[in-house]
Amino acid sequence: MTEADAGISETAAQLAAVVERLVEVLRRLNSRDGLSLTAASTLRRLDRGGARRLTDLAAAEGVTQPAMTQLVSRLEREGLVSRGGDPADGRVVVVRVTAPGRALVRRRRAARVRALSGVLKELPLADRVALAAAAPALDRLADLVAER
Amino acid sequence: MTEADAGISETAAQLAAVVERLVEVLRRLNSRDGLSLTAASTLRRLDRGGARRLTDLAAAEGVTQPAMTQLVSRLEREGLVSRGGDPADGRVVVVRVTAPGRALVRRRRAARVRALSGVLKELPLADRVALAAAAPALDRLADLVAER
DNA sequence: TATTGTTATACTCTATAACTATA
DNA sequence: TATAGTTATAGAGTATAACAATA
Repeated sequence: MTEADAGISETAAQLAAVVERLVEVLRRLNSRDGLSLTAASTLRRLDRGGARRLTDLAAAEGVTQPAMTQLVSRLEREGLVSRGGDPADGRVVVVRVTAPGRALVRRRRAARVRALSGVLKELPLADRVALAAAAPALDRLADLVAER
Repeated sequence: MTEADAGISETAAQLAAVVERLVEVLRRLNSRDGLSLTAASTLRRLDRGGARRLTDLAAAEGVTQPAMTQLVSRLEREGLVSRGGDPADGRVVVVRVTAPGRALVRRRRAARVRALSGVLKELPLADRVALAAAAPALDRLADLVAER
């Protein structure tokens, strides 16, 4: 085993433990704010990418078509998205985020950044520097995991 | 606004976006392996800390007592934990992880480390260095968030 | 009376299978 | 026949309220 391999295994073990903790923490923060992970992700996707067909949404979020039908129904009932038809194809349902939906996405994002800012302030400067330096690497890590 | 404050806000925004992506990725990896976040966390806790009373488990995992009763029943049905009594207090239920439960915890941990190692290998060295350097900071970040 | 745990009930979220409507 | 979406049904996972048993 080379030096580089040893470094990778150690880093992997450290990161796995850290990710485990972060997920546990996030599970609890998330459970109390009324929007499931998939619901929040779907709203963000519609906000970022515009209107989408229900089938496309289901595929993009990695859930089945019936699950997306139900999720869209719940979001519609809460006024966060709207259903529309496609004039060119009578079978299609086009989903759009509403103004209140967009507002919710923005509110949640701002709240997350605010909460994270508050926590970062309590960390030593060296930690904040390390985190800032690692953010792009974490993003590329997410790219690679998402590819699989 | 000082330089340091600006750095915190930027880092917070970057990290919030990264965390959002990581959670989305983890949601999908998790949904296909048959054990909920709470179930996995409960097994790990029992593996790490030994037998616990049902009420303690519920508090530690941040769920209600009835929810933990159900979770323990499901885990018991699958042979991953066992229920026992406390001779000193007839009301108490003591939960223990079984040998198959421990084996599952180890298998899942090894699989996570293996998967993460595979991904890290594809990242440039500079990214791996940045991630290794940030791991302790992420752990302290988790400490602070967990406190709240 | 207080604590420990379970049962009853309801809602979200997910899946698969069966169905309807359109192409 | 194939595709888009819904409905039917079932199970995990969560909560609150009501209950039983023990301290």
